[in-house]
Amino acid sequence: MKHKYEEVEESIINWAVTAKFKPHEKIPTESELMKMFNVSRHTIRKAIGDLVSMEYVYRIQGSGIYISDLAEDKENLKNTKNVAVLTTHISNYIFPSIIKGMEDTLYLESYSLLLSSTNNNVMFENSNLKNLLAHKIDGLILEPTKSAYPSQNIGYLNNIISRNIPFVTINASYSELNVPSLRVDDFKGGKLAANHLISLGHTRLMGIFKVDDSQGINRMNGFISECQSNNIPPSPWQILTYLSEEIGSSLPSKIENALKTKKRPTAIFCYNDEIAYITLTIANNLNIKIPEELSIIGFDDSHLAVMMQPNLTSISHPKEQMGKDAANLIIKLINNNNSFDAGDSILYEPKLIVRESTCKNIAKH
Amino acid sequence: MKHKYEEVEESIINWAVTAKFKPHEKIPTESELMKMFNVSRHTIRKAIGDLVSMEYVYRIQGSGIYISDLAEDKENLKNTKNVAVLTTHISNYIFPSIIKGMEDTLYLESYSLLLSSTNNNVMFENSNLKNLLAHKIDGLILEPTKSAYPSQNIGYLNNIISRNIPFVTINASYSELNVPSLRVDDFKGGKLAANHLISLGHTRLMGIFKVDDSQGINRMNGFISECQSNNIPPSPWQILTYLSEEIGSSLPSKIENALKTKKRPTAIFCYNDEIAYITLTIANNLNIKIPEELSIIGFDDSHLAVMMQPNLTSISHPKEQMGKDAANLIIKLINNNNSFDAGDSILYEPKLIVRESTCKNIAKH
DNA sequence: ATAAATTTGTGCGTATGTATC
DNA sequence: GGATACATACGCACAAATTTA
Repeated sequence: MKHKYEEVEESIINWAVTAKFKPHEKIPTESELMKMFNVSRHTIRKAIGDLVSMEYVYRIQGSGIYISDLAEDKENLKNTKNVAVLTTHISNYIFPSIIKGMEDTLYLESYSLLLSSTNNNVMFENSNLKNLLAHKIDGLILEPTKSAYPSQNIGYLNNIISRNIPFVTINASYSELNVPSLRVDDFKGGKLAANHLISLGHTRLMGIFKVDDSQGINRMNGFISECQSNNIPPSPWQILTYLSEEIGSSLPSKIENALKTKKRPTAIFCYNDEIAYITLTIANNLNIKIPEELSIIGFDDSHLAVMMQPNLTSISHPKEQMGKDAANLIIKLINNNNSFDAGDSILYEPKLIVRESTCKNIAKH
Repeated sequence: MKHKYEEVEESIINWAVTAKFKPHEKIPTESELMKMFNVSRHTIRKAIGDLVSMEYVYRIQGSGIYISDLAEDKENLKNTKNVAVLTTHISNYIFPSIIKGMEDTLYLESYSLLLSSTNNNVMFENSNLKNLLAHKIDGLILEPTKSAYPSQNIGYLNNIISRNIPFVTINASYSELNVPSLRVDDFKGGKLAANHLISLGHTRLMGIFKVDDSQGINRMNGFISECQSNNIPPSPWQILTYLSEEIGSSLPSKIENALKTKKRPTAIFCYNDEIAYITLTIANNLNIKIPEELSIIGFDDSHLAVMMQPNLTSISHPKEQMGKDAANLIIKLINNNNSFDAGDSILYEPKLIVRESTCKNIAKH
C-alpha cells in the first residue's frame, strides 16, 4: 500500500499530464482536497509541497494552487537524455570535426547535446564540471584539461563516477580513474614522424612539444624513442617544450632563436599543425626555404595542412570517427547501466600523410 | 523578524558552506536541533525538508541528516551565469566561426556556454527549448529554425520572454516577438550578387534558393529586385527553390536538369557556398567550364570558397563578429535586467568578394 | 472602498510506523 | 532485541495574502 501523500501526488500529476487542469489553471483548494482524498490537511500540504519542489504546481497565498506551465512536459523530459561534452575547445582547429561526429550520432538517436569548453584552463574545467553536476546529465564525454598533470578536479570526476553517470574521456585518459578512453596512439605518432624525417636522411632533428597535456608528452617520448633507435642521441637543444599559455607569447621567439643558431636543425617535428604553421611563418621571415632548407612535419592533419604553402606533411588520425565512437559508446553505457570493460576503450592508429613540407636532407655538413 | 524555519535553514546552510560540517558528515539529529533552535519538531522537519529539495543535505531514515556533497558549491553556482546557444548547426560550415566569436567573448567574461543544435528541424528545436527551460539559464542566443514559416515553438519563446530571460536571435528574426536580432542584410546581399553578374554582361541568370528560412527568401527577393531594376524580367525557370531536406536528395538532379537545358543560364547565384560547391561539381561532370561557360557566385564566403577550384566568388559578412556581438549583447542584457531597444539590433552589411568563379559573359547568343 | 470570507503559510503537539545501529 | 532517528499522519491555532460580497 502506498502512502497517502503519494496517492495525492500521483493523482495531481495525472491531472496535469492529462490536461484535466491546464497550465495556470486553479486546482481544488486544500480543504477540498482533504475531502476528496479523505486525509488531513497536513497530508495535503506535504503532497503539494513535494509537487511545488518538483515544479508541477505553484501556490499563491490567499489565492490557490495552480498547475505549472511546464508540468505537461515533465514526463516527456524524463525520456530525453542529455549528454554533456566538455572539451578544451569547441570551434577551433580540429574540434569542429570531433564534435561533428558526436553531434551527428547523438542527433540520430534523439539525444540532446550540451557543449562547453575549458580553454585548457583547470579553473574553467572546475566550474564547468560543477555546473554540469547541478544540471541533470545522463552522460559525460570529457577531454581532460592539462592532462599531463594530476587532475585537480578528480573529486568532481569521482563524484560523477559514484553517481553512476556514464563517463568517457577522449584525447587523453586518467590513470587514477577507471573509465573508457578514446585516444590516438600519440607515442606511435611521434615515432612515425621521427622515422619519416630520419628516413629522409635528416640527422639534425628538432621537436617542439606542448608538455602540459599527455598528448604532447607521448608524442615527445615517441619522437625521442625513435631517435634513439636510430642512434641519433637527442640533445637538449633538440627538444623545445612549451605550455599552452606560451603559444601567443614566448613560444614564437623561442622558435626563432632555435632557427637562428648556426647549427640549426634540418627538420622539425611540431606538436600539431598550428605550431607547424607558426614555425613555417617564422622560417619564411628568416628566408629559410621550406622544405629545401628545413623540413617541417605537423600532427593532426587538420584543414591547416592543405591551406599552408607548401602543403604540410602531417600525422593523421580519425577525428570525426572518434566523435562518433565517443557518442556511440556513451549511448551504449547509458543503455547498459554504465557497465563497461577494457574492450570499450579505443586507441586510434596514427598515419603519416606526406605532402610538400618535408624532403630529403640536402644540407652540407 | 524571519520565520523560525528560515533561521534554521540559514544556520545549516552556513554550516555547510563554512565547512563546519563537511560533505557526508552527520549534522545534529532532529531532537538535538529542536533543542538548539528551541523550536518544534515540525519546524525542524520543514527546514530540513526544504534543504533536502535544495540539495544542501540528505536524510537517511533511522540514521541521520548529512551534508550533501555539492552543498559548498551551491553559493558559488548562483554567481556563474549560463548562456544557452541554440543554432541549426554547430560544427558545420560557417557555424564554428560564429560560435568561436561567442565562445571567446563568453569565456573572457567567465560565463558558461551551453550549446545545442536543431539540424533545422522544428521538433528538435522544440525539445531543446523544453530542455533549456528545465535547466537554469540566464540568457538565450537563438538561431530560428525554419524561419520562413510561422514558428510552432512560439509558446516556448513567449515563456522565455515572460520569465524575463534575456533573449536574442541571430541570422533571422521573429516578427511576432520583440527581441533584438543580429543578422545579415540578405536582401542587399542578393542584390549585390545579381548586380555583379549583370555587370559582367550576363542576362541568362539563375538563382538557387532555400525557401524554408528567411535568409533564403530575402536573398531571393534581393536577387529578383535587382534583376527587375536592370530590365531582366525573371522567368520561372530562372528561380530554383528547395527545402533543407532536399539537399541530399532531389536538389542535385534539379540542378543537373537546369544545366542540361539548351538555353541554360550563363550565371548562377547560389543560396550559399555549399550549394555553389554542389553546382560546381555537377557542372564539372557535365564538362561545363567554370567560369568561361558558367559563372557561379555563392554566399557566406566560407572556407569552402578558397578550397574550391576555381576559387569561389561569394558574398561575405562578419561571422565571428556576429558571434562576438551576440555574446556581448546577451551579457549586457543579463546585467541590465533585460532592458533593450531597437538600437541593440544589428543588420550586417554584406560585401562582394570577387574570385575566379565569375567572369564576363562570352556566350554566343 | 471596506469588511468578511476564503485560502495558503507558519508553528506546535501527539501518536505511530519503519529503518538503522 | 532495544534504542535511536527519521517518516507518516492527524489535529489545532493563528498569520498573511487574496478574493469576494
